[in-house]
Amino acid sequence: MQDQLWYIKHCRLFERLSPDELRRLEQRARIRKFPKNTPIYFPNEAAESVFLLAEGRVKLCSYTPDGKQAILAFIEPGEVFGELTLAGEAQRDEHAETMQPSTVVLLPGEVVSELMHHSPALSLGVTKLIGLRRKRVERRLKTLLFRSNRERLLHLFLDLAEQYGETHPDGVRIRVRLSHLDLASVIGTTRETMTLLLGELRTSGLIGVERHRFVILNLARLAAAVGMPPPRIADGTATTIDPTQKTVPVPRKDWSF
Amino acid sequence: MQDQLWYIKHCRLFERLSPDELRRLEQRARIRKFPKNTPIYFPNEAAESVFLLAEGRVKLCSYTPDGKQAILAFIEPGEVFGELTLAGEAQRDEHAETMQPSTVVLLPGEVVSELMHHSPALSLGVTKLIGLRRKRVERRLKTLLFRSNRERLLHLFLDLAEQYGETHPDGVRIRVRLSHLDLASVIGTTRETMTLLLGELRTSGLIGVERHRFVILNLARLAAAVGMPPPRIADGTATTIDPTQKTVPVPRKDWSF
DNA sequence: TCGGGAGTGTATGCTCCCATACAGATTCGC
DNA sequence: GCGAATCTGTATGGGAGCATACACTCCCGA
Repeated sequence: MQDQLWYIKHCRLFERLSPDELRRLEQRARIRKFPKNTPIYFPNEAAESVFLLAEGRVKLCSYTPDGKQAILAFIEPGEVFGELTLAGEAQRDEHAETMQPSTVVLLPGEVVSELMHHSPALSLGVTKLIGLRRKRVERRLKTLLFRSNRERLLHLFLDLAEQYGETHPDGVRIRVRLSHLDLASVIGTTRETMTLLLGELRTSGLIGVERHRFVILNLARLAAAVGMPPPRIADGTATTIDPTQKTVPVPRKDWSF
Repeated sequence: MQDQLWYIKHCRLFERLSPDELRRLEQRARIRKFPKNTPIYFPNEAAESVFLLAEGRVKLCSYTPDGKQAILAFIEPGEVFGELTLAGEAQRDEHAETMQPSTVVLLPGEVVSELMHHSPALSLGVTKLIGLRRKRVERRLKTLLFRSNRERLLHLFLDLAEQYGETHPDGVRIRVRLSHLDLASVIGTTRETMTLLLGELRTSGLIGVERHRFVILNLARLAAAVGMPPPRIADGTATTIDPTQKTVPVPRKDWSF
């Protein structure tokens, strides 16, 4: 695969690197393909690399002793994951698994760290990335404590709209395909309860449900129901980075780190 | 107060700065005292400064619409907070409040950012700090999803032992004073349920309870009960930074960032 | 194309935990 | 030192949500 340079060059995080630095990074990079539903790394594994998702979809998750899956985050093409390596993390403490057949670029942590040492811009970019995600987790923590499953789900839809929302004739459509079980695994409830809750929201006209697809029919009302301001919809439609057509992916709200 | 230089110099995060850089930082720093139970900053406030807690204790928290308090973190002397300013955070999104009469050093974000630009070591230190705390929040998220209040509390005690534990004739003592309401606000339950749970743990011989003080009588058994390895006890006893006696505070596990 | 697995819809008893209420104990502020 | 506020302990009804069970649909892969 010769395209790994292309993927790296078009990642916002590495944009400010000089051609020379890019080449150094590219030389040490490796590209790998993973089938659907396949682990990329495990907890307690040495955190040696940083990952850049080129194609497909990945989830970061962990498992409870009785086998339930807690989803920490979804990763889309153009996004970096496993970046805590750069903050001195020695071992992973979550699972990374593909949800679709995926292509991943592996960047050795030491190489990126070395580049950060000489590039304040890259260094700041990494700090911002880690900080942005921390903020996201903290916000999620707040929306879980003391809240009923119904409220949790409403908050989740707000987050999904902000991160993956696109405009749609009926309202705001969530760009990613998610099963009831997926949603349940994000807010920490059971699949059955999720089905029930989704039924309620549909009946009350807040959302439209097709198989694996959700449309928020009235974002303002949904936001008001949990006392939050409605989020902005960034509306990045094309997300797949496709080197054959050499289009720059539309930057999304989080800058496609 | 002329001692702010002393506080800054003895904070692990700024240790690697040159005398000249330290002086520049010190010149722009301001020191403030806050009484007990007093807000330091609010959500939506402009995130202009980074804070260094010199004395006292601070909690970071947010409130649900019905007035319940969710505690995100406790801050001890020698620790930095509000550091997301350095990752480009524009506005706070949590409350910071004193739990004890406290002394705080305010460092303008722009000054620290400027220093980071020229000091890779400081830059890395900030990234590690933000990353460490992110890891902590993510771990907490995992221990909240799908778990009963009892399990949440056991996990909480493990965390407390790791962060604030000190050896004690009967086991591991939690160094900080916490009310039942405080604990409830961390795991997202009610004060009454917390009282009940603590009673159960005491009866089953896992913990010893005095007013506001907790001793874990059998850390290994407690850890085993939730399927975790028992944490290491770092045992940093003296935590107050007292410029009058000019002692370096004992470094704790998290390096007293 | 056909079979199996994954996803969805629905019902039911039961358990955990919340809301509410109240009383005694302790500590803090004045 | 005294009153008030906070903290702790306990009881009770009711409700949210879990575990379990089962039928049906849709999709994917062989």
